[in-house]
Amino acid sequence: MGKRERAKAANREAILKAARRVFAQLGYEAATVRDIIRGTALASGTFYNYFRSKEEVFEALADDGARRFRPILRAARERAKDFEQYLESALLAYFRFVLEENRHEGRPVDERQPHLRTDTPEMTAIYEEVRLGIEDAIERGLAPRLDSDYLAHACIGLAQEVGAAMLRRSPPDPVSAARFAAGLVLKGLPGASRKE
Amino acid sequence: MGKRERAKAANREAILKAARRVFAQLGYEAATVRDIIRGTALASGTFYNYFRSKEEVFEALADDGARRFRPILRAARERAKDFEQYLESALLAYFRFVLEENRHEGRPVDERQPHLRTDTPEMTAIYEEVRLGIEDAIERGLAPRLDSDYLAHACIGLAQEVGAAMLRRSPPDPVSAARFAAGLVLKGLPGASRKE
DNA sequence: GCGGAAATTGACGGGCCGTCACTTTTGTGG
DNA sequence: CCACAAAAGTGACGGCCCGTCAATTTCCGC
Repeated sequence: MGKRERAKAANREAILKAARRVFAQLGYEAATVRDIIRGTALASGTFYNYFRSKEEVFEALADDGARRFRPILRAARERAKDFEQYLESALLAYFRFVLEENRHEGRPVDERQPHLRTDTPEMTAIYEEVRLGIEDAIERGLAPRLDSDYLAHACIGLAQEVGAAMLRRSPPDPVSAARFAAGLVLKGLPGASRKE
Repeated sequence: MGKRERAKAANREAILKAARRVFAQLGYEAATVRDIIRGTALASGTFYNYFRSKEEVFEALADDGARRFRPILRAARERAKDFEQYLESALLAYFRFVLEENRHEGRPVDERQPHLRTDTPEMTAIYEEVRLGIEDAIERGLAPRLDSDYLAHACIGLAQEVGAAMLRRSPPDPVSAARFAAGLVLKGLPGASRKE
């Protein structure tokens, strides 16, 4: 690989790395493009060779996260024998993922990001993956015939909020969060009850 | 009421009104304090007699929404005979509320707001109201003993996402959305199935 | 090496931010 | 009715960030 190409990849990576740090420290809203490039050895103009805006940097970071998470989700879908197992492992994987992604220091989680939008490309991909898992299950007769669009959104919203609630506990426990969420979706309130 | 006091209330209202329009037209991120005051007859400095920032204006708008919605929620709780009824009417009220709040023209809903944060005062109040409803039901033996914190967050996340999905349909149907959501929470997948 | 494409640089015009000295408006007591 | 102080409004200002771009440096192919 030529020097040119290597430098380009390194610069891009440097910007993303600095952005992660800056978002965590200042919060997404307060952060500026200047803050980010000051966290690198690059000049201000160079930033714009790589990204058009702070928003685009955030999207790249989110894309990155989604790109790492989607295969996990897909694997869960392919590995699962039934819908119950799929849901449980998918939710557990998600809660472990968010826990891992937030092991860093800095501002409260809620301020690091513009709250998760559902309409960015990478979120759409996750949504599609979830809906696919649901339709799969319906076709195979493992789940009742229902509105897979609503259900996918319901699962995502539920997972996001329960995940955030989990992060606020100490220690956060992905296993019990997943048990709760999966139980709720599968059997409703009775399924979400505390097993004591 | 003196002229002074009246003008103050009117100015504040003018700013909020302009902000609503500007957020809807330009999207929250793109909107600036200047855009907002340009939408009023006031001078730029005057803005800062009323709010410290764009964020604070948004919070005032959100507060406003929460203040109008919370009583509805509370009424649903007090009126309901059992938990099932409470959930259904609360969800239906919420979906009707978001539908009503988004009857205006402008940018896609997702861009009007920094995605709803769970940690602002007014959202905390809503959360508390929801959790209270749940604990109420548990105490009265209408719902099984479960993690009311997780359940409250789960319901809120679920409602938010299903609500957003509903808005994207034409025509949006709060009744079927509420039936879906309530069925899901109460009985899990079987409860969310399409009744055809 | 050498010539040109590609990438980097930082200064620049433009806009928004929040402040503040100044003006205008309002309420009050004589 | 007026004078006067307090309250509110005004818009110009210094400071910062934005995105651009002409000049410069770095790299690659010949």
